[in-house]
Amino acid sequence: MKAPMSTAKAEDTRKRILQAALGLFQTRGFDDTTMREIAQAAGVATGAAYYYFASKEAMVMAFYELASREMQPGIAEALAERGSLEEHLRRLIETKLRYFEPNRVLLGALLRHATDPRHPLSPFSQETRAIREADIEAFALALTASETRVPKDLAGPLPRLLWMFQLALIFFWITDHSAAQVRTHKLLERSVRLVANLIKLAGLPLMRPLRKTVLDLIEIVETP
Amino acid sequence: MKAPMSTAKAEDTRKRILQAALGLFQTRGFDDTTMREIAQAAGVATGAAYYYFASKEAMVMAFYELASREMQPGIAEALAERGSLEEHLRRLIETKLRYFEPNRVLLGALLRHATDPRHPLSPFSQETRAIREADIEAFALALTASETRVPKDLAGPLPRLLWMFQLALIFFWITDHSAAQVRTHKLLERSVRLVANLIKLAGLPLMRPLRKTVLDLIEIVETP
DNA sequence: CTCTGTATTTGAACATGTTCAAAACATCAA
DNA sequence: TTGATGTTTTGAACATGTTCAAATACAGAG
Repeated sequence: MKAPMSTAKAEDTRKRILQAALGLFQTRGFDDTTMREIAQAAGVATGAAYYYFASKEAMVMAFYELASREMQPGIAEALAERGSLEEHLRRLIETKLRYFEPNRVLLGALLRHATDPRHPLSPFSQETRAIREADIEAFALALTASETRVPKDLAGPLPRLLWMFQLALIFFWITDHSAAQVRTHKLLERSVRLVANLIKLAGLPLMRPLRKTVLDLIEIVETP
Repeated sequence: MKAPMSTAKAEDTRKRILQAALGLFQTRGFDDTTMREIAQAAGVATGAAYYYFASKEAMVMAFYELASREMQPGIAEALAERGSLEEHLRRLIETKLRYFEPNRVLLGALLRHATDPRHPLSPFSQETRAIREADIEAFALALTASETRVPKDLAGPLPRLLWMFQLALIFFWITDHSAAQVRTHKLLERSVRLVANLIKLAGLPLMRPLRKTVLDLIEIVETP
């Protein structure tokens, strides 16, 4: 039931509701914010929220979509400079974390359903496909921008693999309670270096059997 | 609010409630089963369920604990025979899947909160620690039983790593809609072989730098 | 047996995400 | 302006997980 937002006024109402929701989520947390509070803060009736958003969680999704769109220029910029794959990956992921930073904890509410690909809000769902593919494209760009030599057979799945690597990092980040999430940033730095090195290694003739094995596994996982 | 179950009658009531719940979960699914239905099926008032179980999900947890205890002999048996690490791992994980099979989908309800280590039902939570450690112990046993040569520095974290590998497989299994979950079994077979081979490779002198790097990452992740 | 305190059980009340029928509003053709 | 038609808004009603004060059952002391 995506809202049609034909008129400017409707669009405005939608924005007001979303803004009220995000504000409350940030100050009181996702779970402790009620739909009635959101509606009241936006100056509308409870039901209005459901005219524009399918559910409470869909509001977090709307935030995610918004943020994803907004950070596109930042990402393009991060990938524009020359540099190694390691640098590109680190800049790409750091850019994302920076954008999400004010709503770090909130993201956890979204990723609750990560493990169920049937759930509309799962990062693996049909519904989030468009945004996911755009995301993966950024990693493909990081590869070409850094002029990394990638074995032919690995080139196809690699962007998606990097995206999943990033997703894992984001998971860690969300529940990282260290000050300023230093643990995540340390992990990011080291793991990105490892990943970049592994990709280089993967091209060695010696590595061919291992690479084939891994690709075999990937195919099992990705073939529906 | 763990129930004290001092008397045999209370114990019986608890059992009846749990049985009613699991029966309904299996036929109607977790989400479509209401607490009122469960209470009614158990011949008890709605509130009684909460006297014995902290929440609806805690019932799934109770099932998990029960199953874990019941499968101990089966696991011991699977690890008793001689065999390679690959064989031991495969048997160990297959044994678990077999035990969980009738409630495969139900497990999904438990693992919903996997990504939040603060949630009591997360496999990483304080509350599930005892059962998790016992689980990990089984993998330590698989290593010793197969007389696998493991580098000193890897020996400590390895059982936990294998446990996480298994957890990932279980996740895949839960949402595997292929007939009889053939995809999971294929994946299990191949990935276990890969893992066993990687452990062998990890001991080579050539691999020392890579191993150190990985151990470094693990330490960042595991140090709270 | 009766009394007393504890364990168990009850069912109504509560909180909150969600649905829905009706009302209010907007647009535009005649 | 008026009526028709579609869009937006309302607020009560609903479903369901959970809490809680009160009622009941029960074990053991005297």
